[in-house]
Amino acid sequence: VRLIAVAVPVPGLGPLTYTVPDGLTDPPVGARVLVPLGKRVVTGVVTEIGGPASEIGKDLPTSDVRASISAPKPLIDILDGDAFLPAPVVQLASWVADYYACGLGEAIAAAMPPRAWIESERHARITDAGEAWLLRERRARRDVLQRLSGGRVVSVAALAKSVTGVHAVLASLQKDGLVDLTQPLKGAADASRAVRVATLTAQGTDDLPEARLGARQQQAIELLRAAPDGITLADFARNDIPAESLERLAKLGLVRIERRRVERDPFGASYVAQTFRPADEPAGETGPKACAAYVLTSEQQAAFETLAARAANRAYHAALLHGVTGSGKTEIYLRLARAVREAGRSVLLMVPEIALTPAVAAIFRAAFGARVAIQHSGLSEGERYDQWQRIRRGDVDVVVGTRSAVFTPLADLGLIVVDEEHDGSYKQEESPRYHGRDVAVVRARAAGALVVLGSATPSLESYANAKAGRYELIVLKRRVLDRAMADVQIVDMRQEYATEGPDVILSRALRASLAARLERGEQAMVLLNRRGFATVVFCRECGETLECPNCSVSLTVHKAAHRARCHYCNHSVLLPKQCGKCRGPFLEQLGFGTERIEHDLRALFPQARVARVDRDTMRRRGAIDALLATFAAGDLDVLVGTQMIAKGHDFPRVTLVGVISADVGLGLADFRAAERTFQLLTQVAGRSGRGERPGEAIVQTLYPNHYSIRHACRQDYEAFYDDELRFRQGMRYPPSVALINVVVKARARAAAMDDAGAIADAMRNPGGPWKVLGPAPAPLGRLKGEHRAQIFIKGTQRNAMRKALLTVLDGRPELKRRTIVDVDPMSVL
DNA sequence: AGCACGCCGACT
DNA sequence: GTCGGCGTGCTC
Repeated sequence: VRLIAVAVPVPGLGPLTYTVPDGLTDPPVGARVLVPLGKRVVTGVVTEIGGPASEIGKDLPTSDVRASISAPKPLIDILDGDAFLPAPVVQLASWVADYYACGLGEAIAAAMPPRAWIESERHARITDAGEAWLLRERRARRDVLQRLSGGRVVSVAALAKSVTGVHAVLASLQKDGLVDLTQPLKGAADASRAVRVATLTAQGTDDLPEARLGARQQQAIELLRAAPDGITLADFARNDIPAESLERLAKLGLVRIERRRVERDPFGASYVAQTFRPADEPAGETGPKACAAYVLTSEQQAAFETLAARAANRAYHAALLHGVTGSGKTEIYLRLARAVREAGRSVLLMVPEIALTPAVAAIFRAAFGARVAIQHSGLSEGERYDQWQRIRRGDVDVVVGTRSAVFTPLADLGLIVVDEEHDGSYKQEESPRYHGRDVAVVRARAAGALVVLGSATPSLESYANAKAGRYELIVLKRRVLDRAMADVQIVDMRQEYATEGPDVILSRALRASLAARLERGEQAMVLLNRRGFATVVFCRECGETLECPNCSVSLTVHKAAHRARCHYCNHSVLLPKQCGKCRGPFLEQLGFGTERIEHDLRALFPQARVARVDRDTMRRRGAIDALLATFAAGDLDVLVGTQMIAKGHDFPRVTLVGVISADVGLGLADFRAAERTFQLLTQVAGRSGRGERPGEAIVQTLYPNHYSIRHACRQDYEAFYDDELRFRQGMRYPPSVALINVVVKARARAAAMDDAGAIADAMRNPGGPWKVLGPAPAPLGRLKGEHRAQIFIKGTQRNAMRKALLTVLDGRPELKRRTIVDVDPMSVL
């Protein structure tokens, strides 16, 4: 018997073994197969192939009892003759499943394009006997038969929503021959989009029986004469020529209508490319075309030459490119990409969030044209599917994408660039909880490629790796055109409160600077990393605060919506007029967010054109692009926003950046709080003064002496790294140790603590080369109605820690499904 | 995940 | 007495 290992879409489950039935040839690794799984038929991906002599069956049940009930089943069908996922991507996904302790199917799913999974859907239909017998039945059996009466085919899933326990009822009805159950597959193996295109036939070109044609039809012929490639019926419809006109012409033999496969082009409607200059390119140049003429600084040139030499070796090499904001990293990426492409290998450029950093994507698109594909979550399913297919076919040799693009099916990768490698969005906060940057390094190693991690504020992990010699460190100390860094002024808000009163939000210094900018017609950005109008609603009579019923946080006031909303589960209530507890009418709002800043700025500067960018105002797709384009064009004076405005774009007219509460986040019980604050402040200060005029930044804080704020204001990365590393070593946090965070969810607080405690105990006894901390209630002790407790496992041997943890969890299957395992967590909230 | 089994509280 | 809630187990 020939056996294969298959990854199936089941959380936490390893590969399953199936047999290949006689008459089918072995599918290759990476091919999709349809396999039976319990009562269902699902799509799986072949991860290993082997004959009876191979090791492949070693995970099969060994005990006689188990073997008798679950011998390998034969697969049902093979969907792809060739590998759907390239074998190296299957290997990479296997590594992810292992390292991040998730199911193989989850890791494989992360590498798959949308619409690639086909599953069976269970359908039920009443039989003639069922119709005849209906009235003699009672209760649930009658209810189900009644719903099926009339002969329509109904999906069991839909039925299950309105009838509980429908599965058992259907099974018994089927046994009695009253219903038929079928399992048709839903979805198609190929999710391409086809359009109908009309072209002229030879007859239509030459002899026209003009007299017999209507005006619309004649117009259609005219249009087609000018378009030898044809015109889609949708385009005709837009010009008021209905499809029927073309169909009639086709009947006359004048026009041919064919179905053509088309690509959904994510660049189609993008105006980003024309609007923005790349963040790292100097003002004065006008877009990607200028690249050829652009002369590298000596620093850039040296960095480029070093990296190009590494790429030419065609062997794994990792480099950390530490360049201050505005030092021209993008230009180096671009030239490296060009060199690697010319050497015949392909290039992957990873960016944190394309919606926020369109410039880098745009410059690559401009430089490499149709050989570039783009992959990110902002695309529609269809667009993503088509882009993925282009890459898989080899029509593309440069891919620009977000973290999931690390699994892109490019062949023969020669270069992976991870831009802004420190960015938290590279870490996926749901299973598989992988870090795109770290997976990129693993992929580069397997592919024999150069991987370049770029940042102005490298993560502690990457910088430590560079210092340890695992990555080559390349530094760009100077900005292009020798432009000065922004002048940063710290405002101590404790002093401001002492002289201006406790309600002050915008300091005197910031107000004065804003007024000066408005007078001079320059632009300003104001950053506060917190949404909403007020952070707390508080009763002055009884002290009660308005809290989320599902989560352990207070509700944030959103004034425009007249609601108070939870930022974790989105629960919201109308703003109350009186206290829910004592009925007192004296409700006070404390704290502030971006909505309040916008409100205050409008009041303070009524003539200024102010706009706000945060998740509340930018819900629509493309809204942020449009607003940032307006700002770039100079049609706004002040942009208020959360960290969404801190990244990517380059606005040369901005000469002032104000940071309202630089210490938001420092209060959080998260070991990365200082690092995140340093990164945000450095990035935002880098936003100011990117044009001809020098920039200024004003940073308001309650902790002017905190090292993350002090070093960010001086843009002194080295000093920050030293202080932060000392803190991490003292507290035994990454990168000085490996960390695994285990969160257990339960309905009751005590149950969560007990269950987490059981895991902690099992990890301590007999223990190993690691330390276990906890259990403790998670910082967000209650989230979406569930209580959460967590433990930390710290040590230097990540593999041993993970293996021991999985052994513990496998012994408690009922606990495992309520447990989140986060290896190398970004955030421990 | 999805499906089934099995065991306790509220209805005919 | 049955119905149906969800806690637990399993998927080659």
